[in-house]
Amino acid sequence: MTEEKKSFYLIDGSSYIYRAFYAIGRLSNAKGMPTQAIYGFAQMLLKVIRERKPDYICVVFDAPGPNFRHEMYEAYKATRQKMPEDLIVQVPYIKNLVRFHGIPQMEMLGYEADDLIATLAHWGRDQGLEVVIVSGDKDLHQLIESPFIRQWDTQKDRVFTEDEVKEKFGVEPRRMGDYLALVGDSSDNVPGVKGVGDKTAQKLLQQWETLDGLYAHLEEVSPPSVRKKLQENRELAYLSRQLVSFKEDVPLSREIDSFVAGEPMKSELFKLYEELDFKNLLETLRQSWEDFQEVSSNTAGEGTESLRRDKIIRDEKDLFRLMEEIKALDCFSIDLETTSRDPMRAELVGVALSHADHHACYIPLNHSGKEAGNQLSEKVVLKALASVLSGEKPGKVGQNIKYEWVVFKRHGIDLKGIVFDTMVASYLLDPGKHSHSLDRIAAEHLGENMISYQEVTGKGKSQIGFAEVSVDVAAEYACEDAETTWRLVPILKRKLKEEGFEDLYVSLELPLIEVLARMEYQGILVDVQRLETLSVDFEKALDREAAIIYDLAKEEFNIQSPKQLAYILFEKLGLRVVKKTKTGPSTDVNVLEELAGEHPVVEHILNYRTLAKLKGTYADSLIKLVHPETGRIHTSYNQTVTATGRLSSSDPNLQNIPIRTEEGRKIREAFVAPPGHVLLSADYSQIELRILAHYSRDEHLVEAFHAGADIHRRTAAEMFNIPPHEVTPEMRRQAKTINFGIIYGMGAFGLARRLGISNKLAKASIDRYFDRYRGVKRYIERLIEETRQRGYCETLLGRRRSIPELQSRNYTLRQQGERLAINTPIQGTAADLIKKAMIDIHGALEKSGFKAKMLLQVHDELVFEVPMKELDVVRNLIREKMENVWELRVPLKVDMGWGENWTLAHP
DNA sequence: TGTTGATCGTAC
DNA sequence: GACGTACGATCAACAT
Repeated sequence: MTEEKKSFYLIDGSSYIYRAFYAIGRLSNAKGMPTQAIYGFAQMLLKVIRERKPDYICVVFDAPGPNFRHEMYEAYKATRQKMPEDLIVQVPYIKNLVRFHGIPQMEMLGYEADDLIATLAHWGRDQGLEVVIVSGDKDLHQLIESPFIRQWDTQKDRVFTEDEVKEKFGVEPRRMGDYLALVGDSSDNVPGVKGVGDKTAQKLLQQWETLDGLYAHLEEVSPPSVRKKLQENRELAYLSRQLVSFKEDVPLSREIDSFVAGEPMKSELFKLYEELDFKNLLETLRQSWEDFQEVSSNTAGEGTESLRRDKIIRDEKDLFRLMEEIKALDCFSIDLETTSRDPMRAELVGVALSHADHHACYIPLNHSGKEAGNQLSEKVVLKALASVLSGEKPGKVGQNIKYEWVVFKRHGIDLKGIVFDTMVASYLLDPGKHSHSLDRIAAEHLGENMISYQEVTGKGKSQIGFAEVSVDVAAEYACEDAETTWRLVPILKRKLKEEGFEDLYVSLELPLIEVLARMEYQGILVDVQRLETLSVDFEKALDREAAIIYDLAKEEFNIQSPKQLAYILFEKLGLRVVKKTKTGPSTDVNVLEELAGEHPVVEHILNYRTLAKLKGTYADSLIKLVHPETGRIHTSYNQTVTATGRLSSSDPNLQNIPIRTEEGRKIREAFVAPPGHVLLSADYSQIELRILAHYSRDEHLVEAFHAGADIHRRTAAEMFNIPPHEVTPEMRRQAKTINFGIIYGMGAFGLARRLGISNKLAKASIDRYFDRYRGVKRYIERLIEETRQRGYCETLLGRRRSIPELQSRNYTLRQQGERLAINTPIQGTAADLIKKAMIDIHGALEKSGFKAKMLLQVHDELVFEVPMKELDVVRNLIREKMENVWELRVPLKVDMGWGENWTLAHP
């Protein structure tokens, strides 16, 4: 039996960095950072690992700073130092990539990668290893030594042995140095002998063996032209010879075992790929974990205990024992399995609970089919659960536990004592993330891959309801959720604390969960008949408009298709193309309004668009979402979506119900109060500008708010240098646009377009504004600088959003970063304040036993349903809580209105 | 048949 | 390229 030689792979890291950078076209992540070198490097690295499974491996990099080659040759330095800016930023990521894969890496001051590779290759050969140099560079061919040392070019997927080199260059590897000394190497700025190419060099070396041999017989060289070149460039040839030779005196004090690859750091890799937006590598990573887990569970056998111990509760004895156990605890995690993602429609299928790492229980309730076996009745389980759920103690933790709150509420249980929500915690740690789903959080913070919902229920046509899932599979899935949530709590808690988010979390976001849950559960009453009438009216109007449009266009087409519409307008009717989108000419409202005078059809298309929007997005879809039992609409408030800290609303989105046009307000009229009640709307007046005044301490702004002035009128007066009473409506309108523009970081171009004025005039207006409001100017400048330095910006209550864009070398991106840095503290602080007001108001209403209920939040507005009898008192209570929610340098002002529907309630 | 990205429009 | 934050309807292209 012959012993297989162990392999030693030496990866020429520095050359791959360059090759990947130039080989792949521009690639960047969402933040605009260039990533192509990292990507190409990762592909190469994975190829080596997967295809060759090396026993020993090392990635070798050039050390920064000069080495002997620089001293020898000035020009060498010139090209070597010029690494492009876009590549420099990628290098640290590449080194991390290698490190996270558990692969040893080396660089040594005073040496280039080639020197280390030469040293290591010979060292490895002497240790009896089969050495493979992973590189495409031909100067490394010198090291090839069959059968001990080979070279693999992964990009061309070609392996070089002595024979291959000989065939390609006409010289054996050991004479490659002589060959390169003659030919030169433009990529490394090795000069060689000018005028001697590969053919001449091959011929010369075939004849005279080596460079020394050649020069020793220089007189005999023919033709004379070549001889002349060699004569003149003798020094350059020998210099080149030295430049391409390796310095093999690298001090090595490593044991062979230090070149064994370690375990990949899964969660670090996951985070890295995520930051870089390497979608397919993320997928591959997931896949490899799954494969690994399958292999290890298949081979684990009976002797090895599985990681998770799940228990399925099927009888009362176990159930009661579990409840007793839980009662004695400090806290536990809970996760419901149901028939719907909508908590207002969900029926219970099972309950998973966990209070110890890697342990969880599953209580099946309503699994269907006779294979489901014995299940406790929903009634019994709910009753037992109520004993631990409806008290403050023990504390409850969950992933999006608002969902559980609403489902339990519908089943008669008031969930109390919410002490942690992993989704909300993850959000505070990085509100810029696009998902705070449990599987993503687990991947980030635990480096674990979870069973997906789709793996359990299937997808597409063969998808089944959760109740149809077998109890065993359901238990495994649900227990994983519950116990993963449980294990995440201490980790996230520590991170919240480290980042100083404790207060924001405990005093704001956590108490807000129940407030939002109650708002969702309460819902808002809708006059469905009214919506249906509106829908029919809109439909009729749409038909009329469509008929006119088809007539004018002399053709029927899909008006809702931008592509078909563009064809009609710009090709058939020959209208001007005002603006272009990625895919063709734009047909948006600005374009159509500009074209309105040029063809009668345009006006009708605008009408059609408006009507289609009102009918489709509002009337019809709102009707579909009215709850069959409550007759109300129960929106979902999402607490973990926006980058600034605002809430968002969905299914339906009640934060974008029309208000600006009369037609649109008809939709709003369908939101009504029940008999004996009114809808009360309370909105913060100019909250964002007040926050700007607070932060900037701008003299004029602060004074204006203290004086209770009409802020836009005041701005107009400042801008036009006239007394406020002389401000015309047009002036006020312009000032208002500028005021909003400031908050959004608008530039001259945007303002010009918005106001329909020249770029120059817009620029002058903005300059004028900052001249009048010096404090604002100073504030914005300091804010941007601070944000750039810290990498994030902060709201009044300490919420943070990281803004890496400000550190970008890309101008557009940096500009974008400036706008985010300006807008986020303002928008985010407004969000902080109204959230706190919501908590305060809810507490006050509950404490005093009012029947009034908070129903909606629309960023700066709160909508309540108030019994007529309570109106006067509750009105004052709400105003008081909102206006005094926080002490700023300017007063907060609340406008209120009430009436039987939402339109009437608007002040 | 379902998924995804682009376009459009509504709100604050 | 040019104004921040969302959600959702529809279309068109593409994957299954």
